[in-house]
Amino acid sequence: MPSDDAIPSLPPTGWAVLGLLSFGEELSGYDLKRWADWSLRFFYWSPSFSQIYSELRRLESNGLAASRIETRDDVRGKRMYHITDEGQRALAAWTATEHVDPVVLKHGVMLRLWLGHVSEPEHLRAILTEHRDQSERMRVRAEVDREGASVEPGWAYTELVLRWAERYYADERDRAELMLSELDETTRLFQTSPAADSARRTAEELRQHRA
Amino acid sequence: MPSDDAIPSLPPTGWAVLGLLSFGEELSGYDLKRWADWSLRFFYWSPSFSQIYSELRRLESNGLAASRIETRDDVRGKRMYHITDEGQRALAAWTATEHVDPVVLKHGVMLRLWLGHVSEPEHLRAILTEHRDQSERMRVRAEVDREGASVEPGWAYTELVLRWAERYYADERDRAELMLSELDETTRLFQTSPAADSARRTAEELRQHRA
DNA sequence: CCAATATATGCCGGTTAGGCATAGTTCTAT
DNA sequence: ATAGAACTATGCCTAACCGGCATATATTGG
Repeated sequence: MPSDDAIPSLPPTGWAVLGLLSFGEELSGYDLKRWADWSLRFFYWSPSFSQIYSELRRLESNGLAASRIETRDDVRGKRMYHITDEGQRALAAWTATEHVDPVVLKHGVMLRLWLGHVSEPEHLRAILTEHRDQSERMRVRAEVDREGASVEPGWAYTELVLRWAERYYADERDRAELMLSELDETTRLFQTSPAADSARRTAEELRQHRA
Repeated sequence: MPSDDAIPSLPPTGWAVLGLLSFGEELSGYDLKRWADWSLRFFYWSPSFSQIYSELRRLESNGLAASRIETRDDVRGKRMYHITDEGQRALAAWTATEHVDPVVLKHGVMLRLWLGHVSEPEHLRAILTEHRDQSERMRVRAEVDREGASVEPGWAYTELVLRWAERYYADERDRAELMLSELDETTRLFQTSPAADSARRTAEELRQHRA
């Protein structure tokens, strides 16, 4: 099908996969997943294998990507994808649309903290400590990958975004640390609440029950 | 079915909805959505209406929540849900489990920036500016809601988490501002790349084409 | 040389979001 | 006073999406 001016309708993940291809290399589905874990993951989750493979099939059926089967020796082949001219155009058109969908944040750690009224304070502390350390590990990974990206001026925007990610995880780490310092005071305050008893009791009962 | 010690298997959203009920009030599905927009949203997306209603049905079928139909005047009724003792126990047991699922972040703004090599620099600047302002608006809302939560010591953990959210959106705003200051340098650097031409050309062509 | 790990792809079931439909209710502005 | 807008309240359907599982072959290290 020839290029028409309308931007094809794709889910965000579809654009992300096409974006991965837009750097110009010919990649297999497996390569794309690793690529995604390398860069995309720090700010846009990382699509699952199954998602990547099905998006690739859709991109190809829309003419935004094309593939060829690379056979080495004899039988075993892998499918290598590359972006088409139409794909480049579509991607540019998509990025030029004004609408940017809102940031999705699902923060399991904060969900647990928010349910502090049914938890043990020590457990909250443990979760937060773990999250702080995890954030620092992510920061370091972003830093390493950013340094990797800085060798090539064609990756200037990747480098920019990874610098952002480095700060993101540093901030995340610092907020966890700060929250740790506020936790005791919160627990104390909560226990002055008359309603605290019942919830507290339930958690206590559970512990007895499981022991 | 009677309480067994095993924690029932629920998706995170199910626990979040049960968590909303765990504050002790009797609420309709609609109330829950508003409640979620008021607190949950700042750190854990906000489940859609359909999701909330179907989770409520599941919670009830699992015995973790119960409902009664409130009729006013005559016919029109709404279903009011409350948490059961078993629900309280299950929630406490769930929060006490080690595993916390990883933070999900899907940052559409950074996705666009990452694709800077197919975009117009002015457009990137516009997106980023908008995001900075949006973050500040979210910060203010979190601040307002935190102040609302501070009146009741039973909401101490909600207040704690909303304080975190306030900082989160302030940090988000500041990172956007910082990135704005780095954008020109990145664009300049990118244009020194020999590969920049082709991508740039594609975007240019598109603009001509649409004009 | 065998085991472990990596490459490579796909299916399936369950979770989730978002749009749409519906219907009664309360508020608001002319 | 009343039309229309906005809010309350619930549910259905489609498409998106993840994670687990299954299945190969390929490479690497002990």
